[in-house]
Amino acid sequence: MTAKSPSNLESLRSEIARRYEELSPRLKQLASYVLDNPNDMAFETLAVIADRCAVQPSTIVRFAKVFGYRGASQMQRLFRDEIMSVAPSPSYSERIRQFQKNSGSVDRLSPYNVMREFADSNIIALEHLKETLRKEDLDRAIDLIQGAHTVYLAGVRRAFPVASYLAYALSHVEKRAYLLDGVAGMTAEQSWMLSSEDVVIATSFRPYGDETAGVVERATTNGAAVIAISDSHLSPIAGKSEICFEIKDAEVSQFRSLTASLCLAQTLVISYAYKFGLDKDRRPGG
Amino acid sequence: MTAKSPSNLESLRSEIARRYEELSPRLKQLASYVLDNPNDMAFETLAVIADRCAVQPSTIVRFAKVFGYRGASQMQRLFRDEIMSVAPSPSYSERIRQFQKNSGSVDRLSPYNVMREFADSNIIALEHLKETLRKEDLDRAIDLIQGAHTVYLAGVRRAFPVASYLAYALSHVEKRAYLLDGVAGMTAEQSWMLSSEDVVIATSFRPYGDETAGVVERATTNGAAVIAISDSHLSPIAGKSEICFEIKDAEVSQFRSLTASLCLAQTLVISYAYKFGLDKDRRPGG
DNA sequence: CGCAGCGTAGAAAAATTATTCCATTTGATG
DNA sequence: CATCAAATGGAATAATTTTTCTACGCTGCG
Repeated sequence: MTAKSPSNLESLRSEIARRYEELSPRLKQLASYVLDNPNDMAFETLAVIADRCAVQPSTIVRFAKVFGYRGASQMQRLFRDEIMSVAPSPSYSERIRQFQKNSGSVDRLSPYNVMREFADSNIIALEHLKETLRKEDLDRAIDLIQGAHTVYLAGVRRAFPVASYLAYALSHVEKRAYLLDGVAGMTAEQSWMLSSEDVVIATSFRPYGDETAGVVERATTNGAAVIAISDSHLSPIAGKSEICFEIKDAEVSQFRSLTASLCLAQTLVISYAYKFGLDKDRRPGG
Repeated sequence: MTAKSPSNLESLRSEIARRYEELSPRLKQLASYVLDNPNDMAFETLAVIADRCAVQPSTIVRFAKVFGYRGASQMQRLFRDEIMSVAPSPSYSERIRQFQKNSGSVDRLSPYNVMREFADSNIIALEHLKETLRKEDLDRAIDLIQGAHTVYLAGVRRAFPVASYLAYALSHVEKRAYLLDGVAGMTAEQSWMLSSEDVVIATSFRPYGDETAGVVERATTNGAAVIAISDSHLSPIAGKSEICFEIKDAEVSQFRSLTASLCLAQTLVISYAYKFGLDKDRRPGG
């Protein structure tokens, strides 16, 4: 039983996180439930909470004591207070006033609102992807990947996360994947390896990078097939590719997202894994 | 004891209002308190409520019976349920499970359907992000970034795209950013540079990489602040961080997405740019 | 003025809920 | 493999909370 007990939910949460590793198994189990279900902690009785996370009621009391409280009840108070302060529903008039304050002089540029705008834009982009992505393109792409000896991934700057993600994910579904990362300025040397047995997945967005275009060039010369992920069928890499996925990613004040592109990347990898019967256990766990 | 009891807060409120005049003095007194202080009704014990409106506990029981309930406890449940449904409960896993159950067994594994499932899951994840991301955390994170001499980015495997994206984007809004990429096995050497003037943004998801944990360890030793992006407040990097963003990314058949994490990354970068007045033209065009 | 009927306060009883305690299990260590 | 400390489950107990019950007081009316 230690000293001071956290006196607000926020500090309790971080205290739980900080000391998580030193907790016993049952207390860990409870800890993660506590962090995930604050509502239950606020409203339910110990018996109910205990039942929901498969623990004895006494365990909850012990947990509370470990964090410096006299008992579970005292700890519960924190959760209730938190909800009290967050859910300001003292009365209708009060609530309305609160609401108007929030939506009134909204600072569109506040971080919170920026986040909301991004999230909304990304959602729209995903819906667009659902509508426009062509079944046949997907099928062909997956067959190409399947047939390849090695899949090479190309992409620089904003496209680099897409390429690196594909490299990571493909390896995890047991597809030979090689990221053309250009370390030590060896892009040319790396792409020299491309052969007609291989496939390149090249990702490139405006302003299109020369490096990626170069890789595609080399791929065509060497007879490797190219799958392009780009923002336009008119991009330099689109013309030379077997398949070109045109992805319209979200944009907030000239700042583009990668959501839709990554969603496509995931789809390619997982579909490949499904189609060619990868052992379930070997799939990437995250 | 009358007939049916109102089964939601709204109808109880109007029922109280409707019958207000015919109530006895004490019950009137209680009635107005009930309408004005729903929070108390939800959280406090009868003794406390009774005390606050100068009434006997038994009066509350009588009140409840007048409105058709078996006892005061039953009536209290209404108030709790109301708060539960209004307060954003982190029922993310619940929602995902619901969603996946809905997607029928009809050829679920065709690439096209995989794509749709990914897109939908990502949309849910983004909506969850909107609900749970805390304003204050964002603000604090952006201040930390602003105050830093250099921002270091750590993240391996699945988290690597997030780290590399942040490095790219921060550079484009003119923030000194350094990606701890571990090329040539120099992670330790790279993180040696960290000083108390710097900030580390560490991204790590289960199964947590040792490398990232090591960087965080070194950061704390050297006095650098840590901003964590992780899937749990209980992850090894969460405990040592100033701020921990808990991101629940989409998951389709054990395969996790990065959508929500990247959305957060974008938000951090763009909000930073807005807040500290970057020249519009210099923003990344995509 | 006295009696009936409702409303109320407060104490007592019942029910529920939280906490303690101890026997048993688990896991680590020599 | 024995031993010990820590952790755990679960029943026993304690505390709290809700509900019931009864006696009292007020009000209106004969």
